[in-house]
Amino acid sequence: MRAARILACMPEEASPQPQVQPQARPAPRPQGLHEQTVARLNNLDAQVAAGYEAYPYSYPKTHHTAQVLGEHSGELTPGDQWEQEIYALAGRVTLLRHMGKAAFADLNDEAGKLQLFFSKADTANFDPTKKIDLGDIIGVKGFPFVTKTGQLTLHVTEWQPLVKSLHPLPSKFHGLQDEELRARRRYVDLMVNPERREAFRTRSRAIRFIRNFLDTQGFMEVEGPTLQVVPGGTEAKPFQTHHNALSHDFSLRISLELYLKRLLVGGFERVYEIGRNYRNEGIDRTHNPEFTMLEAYFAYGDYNDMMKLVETMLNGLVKEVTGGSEKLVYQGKELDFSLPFKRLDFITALKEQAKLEFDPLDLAKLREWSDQHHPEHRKTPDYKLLDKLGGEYVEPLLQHPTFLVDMPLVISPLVKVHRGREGLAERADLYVGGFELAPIYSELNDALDQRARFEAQTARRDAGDDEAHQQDEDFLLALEYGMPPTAGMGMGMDRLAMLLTDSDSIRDVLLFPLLKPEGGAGEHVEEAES
RNA sequence: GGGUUGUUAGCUCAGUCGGUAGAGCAGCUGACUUUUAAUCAGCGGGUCGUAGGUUCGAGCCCUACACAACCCA
Repeated sequence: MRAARILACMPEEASPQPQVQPQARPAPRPQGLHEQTVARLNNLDAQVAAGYEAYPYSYPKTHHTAQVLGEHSGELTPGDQWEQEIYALAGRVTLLRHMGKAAFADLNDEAGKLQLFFSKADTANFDPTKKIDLGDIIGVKGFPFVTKTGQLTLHVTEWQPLVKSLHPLPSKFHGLQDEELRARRRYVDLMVNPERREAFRTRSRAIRFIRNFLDTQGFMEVEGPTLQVVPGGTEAKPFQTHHNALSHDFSLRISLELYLKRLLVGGFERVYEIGRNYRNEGIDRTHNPEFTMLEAYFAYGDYNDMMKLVETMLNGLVKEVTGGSEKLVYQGKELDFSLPFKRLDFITALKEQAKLEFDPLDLAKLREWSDQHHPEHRKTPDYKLLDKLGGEYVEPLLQHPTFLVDMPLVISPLVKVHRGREGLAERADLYVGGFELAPIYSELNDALDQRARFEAQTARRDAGDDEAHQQDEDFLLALEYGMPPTAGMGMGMDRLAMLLTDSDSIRDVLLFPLLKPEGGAGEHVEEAES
């Protein structure tokens, strides 16, 4: 799809330019510039002296590099040339080899890379090409030919600088290695690392697929509020902020759930939101304080129905991203997304894996056993113990997509009690590659039960657990009007992107992960000038 | 929160026993009309993360701090 994009709408000639332009010459230079920046500004001055505009307003680009390559993808015979095929390309110069009266360059654009050939004999304004710096963006016009080593190359007949890059590119051989700089100056990372660009393209494609899929299933995309009085829907510490005109404190949302459920009360039967959540917690390989969630709810279904929807969606997504395969390689392991996904009973799995000789739901016995075998969990409250032990004994085994079905009620305060098994909730967590990707629920719609559960949470909160749910009276009022039986799910889009791009860190799938600011304001100024 | 490692030129990295700063790429000057990380000759470029301390002398040793990467909770 990338190669097929043709900029046919662009005019062949640039629109008429006024005679005198304020941008024709570069702005005055500040003091104290770095040697390499000065050299580049000097080169820019030389290009302006040769008659070029310093910062032109547009360029009539007709193609991408990949399209030129695509047109001549067959056998290439050295010496072939197609003088009637004129292409106008634009992009960043990443390599430049001058040889007296000729020069070769690599031109990078969004879709790929193409070699350029300049010649004193038939390239207009050849001499100013010596003032091109690596990293500059230029526009070129020319025809394709094949070099004597068999490489398709654009023979440039006309060219012009489009913008001067004032900083040198990272090492052309090693690229940008420093993990911090790659995240902090993502634009440089993207510039020199095409694989990185590809990963973000995959992420975008995945989210678009999900939108299309849900739309065809009759869902409506909605947007809930990110500023909330009572941040709810999960257990997490919120970010606090303040609205001046209302003179009231608000929190940034930690989940999408409670507002989507209000919409089901209101009569929308199938809704979803793909949106940013904010949790005031630590940063590690799988956590960033702001991250993107998908939550989807549909009326008149339960968690079994939602499992079917989710596995169908992910199966289609994997086929879309891999180009037809149901298998995905993640961190060296091949994961099988063929239907149906495996269902594994949580309590049975925990009992087997931990070799328990009693019902794990007997919390007194579990506590006794845990204190004996896992003294490190002595401080873990009873209601979190099942979850902890599950995380240790069961979750790492779940590499292929697996629904861990019927989870403990105590960790699921917004979920219906299991219709047949005491102590459990109708909750199924989808695990892929050893980590939780998507919890799925039969949503609690008994308003009185919900109130009781909130009150239990409040008790925990009063006991010092500041991650426990806060009671949301407005949400309870909505439930009291009646929410239909509802199936719900949430899915971390960042973790999904990690799976699809074989990334081992969330930072690799976030364009701009949260980082500590570098130094103070003074250092920033110095930074910008260096 | 804890541990380990790191921070030296624009980038990637060396730096011996504590003796006063190095390479490749990038930059500048020159040569070169089919190169592929072009090549060749010459030249410039450093607050060694920050602040203290030890020492005749610190990139190196000590302390604190900042930032980061990895691991653990």
